Amino acid sequence: MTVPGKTADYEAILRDAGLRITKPRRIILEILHSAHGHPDAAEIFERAVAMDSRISLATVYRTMRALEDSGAIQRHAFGHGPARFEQAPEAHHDHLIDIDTGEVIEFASSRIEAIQQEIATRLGYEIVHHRLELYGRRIKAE
Amino acid sequence: MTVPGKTADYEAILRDAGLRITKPRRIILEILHSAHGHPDAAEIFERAVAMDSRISLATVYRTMRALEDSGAIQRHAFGHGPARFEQAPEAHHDHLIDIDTGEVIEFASSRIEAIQQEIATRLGYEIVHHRLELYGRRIKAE
DNA sequence: GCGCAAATGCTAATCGTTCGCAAAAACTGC
DNA sequence: GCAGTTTTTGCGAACGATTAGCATTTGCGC
Repeated sequence: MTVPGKTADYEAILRDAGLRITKPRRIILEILHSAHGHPDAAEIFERAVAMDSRISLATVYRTMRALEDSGAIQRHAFGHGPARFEQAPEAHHDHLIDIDTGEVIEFASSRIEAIQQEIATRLGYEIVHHRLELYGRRIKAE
Repeated sequence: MTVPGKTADYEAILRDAGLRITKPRRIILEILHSAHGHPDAAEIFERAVAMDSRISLATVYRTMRALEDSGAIQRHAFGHGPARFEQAPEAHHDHLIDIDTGEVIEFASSRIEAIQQEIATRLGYEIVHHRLELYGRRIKAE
């Protein structure tokens, strides 16, 4: 489903963000790119150490913040617990969180996006980004 | 704009939540009820101390969690920074956050709510609650 | 390669939040 | 209104997540 990772991609992302291309950053971007879920910093750190044992947790956090500032990744705070990250998607999508299992399902709705635009405009704002989270429970099929 | 606070209201909220009616809790509920913005725990604590100097920060946190669990208040994590709280509104509403000033504007859209329902149903879920945040920048009127 | 700014790895510090426990306050049945 | 039981409180210490400080290493333009 995800595009196979190419080193060049990560370099472009970093360059666009005005950041130097370093080994830790390439590794972190690769992890984010190939990650299926929405990992938190500790998980990213763990996987990063597996690829290069010299990487530090501080670098993970610094990189996450730099990439977040540049818009390359998104940070989420689902419920309580640590922040979780995902690579900024081409097409925006939102999240449905299963409150029993914690599973995160992605979805998109252009209709909702359109209404958001409308509301923001009416309030005198332009939307820079947004976040929609549905917290739900699986309906038993019986 | 807000209904004048009546002690009896808070007692009902606490009773419904299965909590004992104590002075700190009454004070905290009163603060939340009369608060205009979306205060964080430190702000609530500060105002609470002004009303009763013996209240502790731990009690604020404990009360917030208890009330959140019972659904009497809502907790938000706008951007980075500490969690912010508001009394659970009668009618659900969402938030538009001014990314320059941090100002939070409330709005509601039944159309969006309806689409959310539809999406959740299609995915096999029932929505327990949701959160929609627009992060925007004021459009200059020129 | 050389030099300098930027990034890293440590570790210590900070922030927000929760915990443990003894003392105090609320509810209960009398 | 009182004794007993349970919950809540206040305090401070502990915790988890995140950031800061600083010496060392690295990336990158020349």
